[in-house]
Amino acid sequence: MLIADHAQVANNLLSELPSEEYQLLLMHLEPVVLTFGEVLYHPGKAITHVYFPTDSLVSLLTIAEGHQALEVGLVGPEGMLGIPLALGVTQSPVRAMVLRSGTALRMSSVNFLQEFKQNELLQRHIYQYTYKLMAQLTQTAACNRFHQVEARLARWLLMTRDRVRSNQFNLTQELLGNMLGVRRVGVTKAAGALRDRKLITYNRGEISILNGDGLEAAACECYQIIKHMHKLEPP
Amino acid sequence: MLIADHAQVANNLLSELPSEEYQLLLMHLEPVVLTFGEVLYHPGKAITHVYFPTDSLVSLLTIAEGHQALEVGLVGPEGMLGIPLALGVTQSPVRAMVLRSGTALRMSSVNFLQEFKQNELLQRHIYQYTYKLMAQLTQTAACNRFHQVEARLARWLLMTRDRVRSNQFNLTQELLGNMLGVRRVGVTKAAGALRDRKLITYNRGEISILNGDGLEAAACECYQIIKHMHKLEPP
DNA sequence: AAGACACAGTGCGCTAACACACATAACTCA
DNA sequence: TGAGTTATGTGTGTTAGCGCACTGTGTCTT
Repeated sequence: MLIADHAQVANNLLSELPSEEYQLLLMHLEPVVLTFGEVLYHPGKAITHVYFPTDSLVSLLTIAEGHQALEVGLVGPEGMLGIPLALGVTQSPVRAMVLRSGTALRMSSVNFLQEFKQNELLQRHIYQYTYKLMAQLTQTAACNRFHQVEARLARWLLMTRDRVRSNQFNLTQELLGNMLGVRRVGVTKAAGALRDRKLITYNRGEISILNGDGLEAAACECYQIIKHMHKLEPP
Repeated sequence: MLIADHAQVANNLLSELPSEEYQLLLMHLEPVVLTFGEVLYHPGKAITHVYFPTDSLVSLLTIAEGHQALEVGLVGPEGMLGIPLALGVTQSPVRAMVLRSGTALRMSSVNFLQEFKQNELLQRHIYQYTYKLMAQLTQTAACNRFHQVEARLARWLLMTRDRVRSNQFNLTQELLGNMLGVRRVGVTKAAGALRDRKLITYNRGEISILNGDGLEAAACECYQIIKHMHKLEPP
């Protein structure tokens, strides 16, 4: 029964822990609902809580001088928010914004630091996730530099699908432009091309993937690379 | 006398340690000369040693599918190479290439892991540097996406100057193109513009900064942002 | 039913950077 | 001294994405 509960956690970082360890953590974990558009962290500001998404999706964004945003990372049930705490820093370098409403487990920074210090297994998992996040950052950097909007959009849709575990989700082209670091019109054009090829369909912010394989073919190889990385063998 | 020695280490991560701790580490640290062009890490391959540059400079590069490279980080005496080990991963996600010949202190991965596990202060420093490196990654990502070649080139030259602590260094435009993720010709044009404005001068791979202030004005604000970050207060 | 609003589509001129190709210029070494 | 190599400069045409401005078209509100 404990195990059943445990399986329902649906956050990988937590569900990989042995049941007893998880039970201990649970005392400080609080289930919360994250709603679309909510900003969990502001760049340069203190991190008050860490979050373990269970079925929500959060975007990590840098904001360039103007007010053009660019996504550098995407965090769903495979990860967590608040990595800087594990590195001994209390402020966030990025904006963290909720892209898809859903649930998460959260813990205050104070409690997290205390648990983290004592729980070696948790440390192992989180540090390894930190590595993956860094690798994702570098891959995204190259992708944003070299690949065309259409391929990046395809990659992004696939990554989102994998994390929300659904072929359908809500997002306006305006928002997508912020993720990809292009104008809304650029998204309109790229999305139109994908739609013409019957790979996706969309309507007023509701996007559906019609042909996942086709979309993979349209995406840059960054998609596969990031996907593989998340299957990294523990050392 | 120990303190004098200690000050000469000239790698910040090490020199910030108390003398006794440093002496302990020194037993496993081996001074090496890194020569220009040397590749310390290959993407996906095992990390055999960690390096603490003292007066050398190393570039972290991702390689996109074609064979276009892109720099995501720059490591000099303010940092170290081999961060993945601190995160429990033994392979490097990037290529690490020596940009400026010089000295470094190195340690085998095995020894490093052993020392690292026991030395809490070292952990603190290294994790904090990891944070800075992540922040640098995200900043670079946005910079590479939004800013023009000329501004990026100026930023790059300034960052290099700060790390090699000299206004003069060697690098061909071909190499610079790899750092910035543009063609060699793009560098020629941007560098020509900076030269016309008497901010720099160069000749067959030998670059000199003539007017640092002017160059700062020509650079994007990313330069200041990354510079500030490295003065981050310990938590 | 009428307006207000949010989302998506289109058109036009512009520019940074690209691809490709060729031209110097300097340095190296036989 | 001359041939090969490395580093840099130039030139032409192309293109992806930009800025800006305007047009549908559903949806929500009152």
